[in-house]
Amino acid sequence: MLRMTKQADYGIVLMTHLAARAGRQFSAPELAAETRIPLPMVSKILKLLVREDLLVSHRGVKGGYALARAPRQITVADLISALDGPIAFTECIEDTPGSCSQEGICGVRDNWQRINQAVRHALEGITLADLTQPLASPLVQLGSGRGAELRA
Amino acid sequence: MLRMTKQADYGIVLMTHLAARAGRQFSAPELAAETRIPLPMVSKILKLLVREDLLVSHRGVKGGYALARAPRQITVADLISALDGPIAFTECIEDTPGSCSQEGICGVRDNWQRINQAVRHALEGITLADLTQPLASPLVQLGSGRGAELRA
DNA sequence: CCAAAACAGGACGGTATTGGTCCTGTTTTG
DNA sequence: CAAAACAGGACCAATACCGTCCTGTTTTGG
Repeated sequence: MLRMTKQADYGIVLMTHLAARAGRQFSAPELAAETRIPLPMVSKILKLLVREDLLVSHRGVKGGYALARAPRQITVADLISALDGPIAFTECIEDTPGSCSQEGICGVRDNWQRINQAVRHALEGITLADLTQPLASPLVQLGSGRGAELRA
Repeated sequence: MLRMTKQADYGIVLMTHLAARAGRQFSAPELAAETRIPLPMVSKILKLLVREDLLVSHRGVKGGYALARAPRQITVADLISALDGPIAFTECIEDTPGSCSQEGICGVRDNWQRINQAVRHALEGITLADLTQPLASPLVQLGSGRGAELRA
């Protein structure tokens, strides 16, 4: 179905929530309550985001999580790759050179990168700051970016 | 891992193959041999593409498949939605209004559409014609430039 | 100094989707 | 009328994902 996992989905909701109230620190239970996402999931996701340096955490009774950078410095691409792994639509990533049965003949392989880049680029163009803005801003064109230039 | 299914993957390979030799007609066994994709899969995929009007088929002994339109008129988005269903990263498609537990509070929902559109738009910008071209179109530079800027 | 609250880091199972095969038609060529 | 190829499903095995739980470790406050 070509959709991202629920982890990333939830992750974006949580981060957007944090971005909208930036500065403050939120505990996992707090966030779970406010977003209606099951606590264990919230916990799991936040831990991952800390490991990827997108959140900072404070332990202890009054502990919690806060954004590691300004909302404008965190892209949707960052979140998705942190939670779902590298953004690679195709399996055709040339790490393991024997993995592709096509090898010599394929001829599409270079173009695979084109697709991956297009998507990655689209997702890099959307920041948390964008997601906290109510609606319909001129930023949208920026986000889709590449296409504009294509058609222009 | 945020990747498309193998069906779509294979589908793009097959269609690119056809686009590169446009005009001619290919049988499923032929395509299977040339792309090294297992025949049953090839068959299954081509049938789906016919149903979505991206291919036309001829039955009978000398039957086969051919593109339904010019390569430039078929986008990667077309292929993916034909094989993997509608391009919707999030489950948050408002067909069924009760499906989202957030409903009132969410506040991200509008922005979901923003992400979906960005990706859809990126994929609509790539046609089969692009994929048959060897390499290095103006698209590529754009991709690298922007990511660097964001991380800096 | 100890108890409670919160983060850290895994392990674990049920479920749904996907990848892939196969089978039974129907159409066309020669 | 036989063979080759498309049409349209049903079907199973493997995988990945969703969600939970358990056992630490750190910090606050009485």
